Amino acid sequence: MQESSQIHEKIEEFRKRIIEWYEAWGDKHLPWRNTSDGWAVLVASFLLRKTTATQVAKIYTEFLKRYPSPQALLTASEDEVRELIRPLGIEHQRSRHLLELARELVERFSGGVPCDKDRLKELPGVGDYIASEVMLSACGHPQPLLDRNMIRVVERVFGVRSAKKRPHTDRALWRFAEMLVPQDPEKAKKFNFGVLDFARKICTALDPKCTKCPARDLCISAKYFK
DNA sequence: ATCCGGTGCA
DNA sequence: TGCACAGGAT
Repeated sequence: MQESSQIHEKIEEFRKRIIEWYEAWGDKHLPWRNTSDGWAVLVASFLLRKTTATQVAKIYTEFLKRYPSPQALLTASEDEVRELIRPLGIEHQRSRHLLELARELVERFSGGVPCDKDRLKELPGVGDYIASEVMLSACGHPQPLLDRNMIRVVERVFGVRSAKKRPHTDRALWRFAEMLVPQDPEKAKKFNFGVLDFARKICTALDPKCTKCPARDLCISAKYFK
């Protein structure tokens, strides 16, 4: 009972620290964070896969300008799409997936994007993470963005280590992450985006900047770093 | 379990 | 020069 209330206190405090940090230091201006358009969110997710946000920011606006809808993308050739996203890498696979996605959206949803996690996951190139991002950003439905960043933060701060080789497929880790996300949709976004930025700038994979960490006193692993 | 991949940073 | 990057498909 006492342990349970302590963990909830810690979670509440962690949320507060992350959201405050995000307000002060986060990249709130990133274009895909200021839209609730499902297509725009999906495009961002596909481009961001295994790719840094800074790189994606360079071509994202141009991509949406050329292809503002799934229908618009279908009028393009795969070569044309591949050329645009080449600087991001994985361009062959990604251009193919983007076109397949657009085709499915047009055929099955008249070019719209469903606010249903299971249906989203049936779309080509959409797994747990991207489905969650659409639900969070386009549908106002709080979900964790459990990517490599959040996994790293959760493992370090709360000491929950996944036994799985690929933690992003770990159901237990997803459930823990779901517990962290605030129920209020706006706070949920700030928290998730905050964790991503915090992970990228402070809680880095190599050489984390613990001296600048807003949650150092809450972190189980801080003592292992300098 | 493996692959995709160019870019940016230490 | 090596490593990590808003994962998912095969």
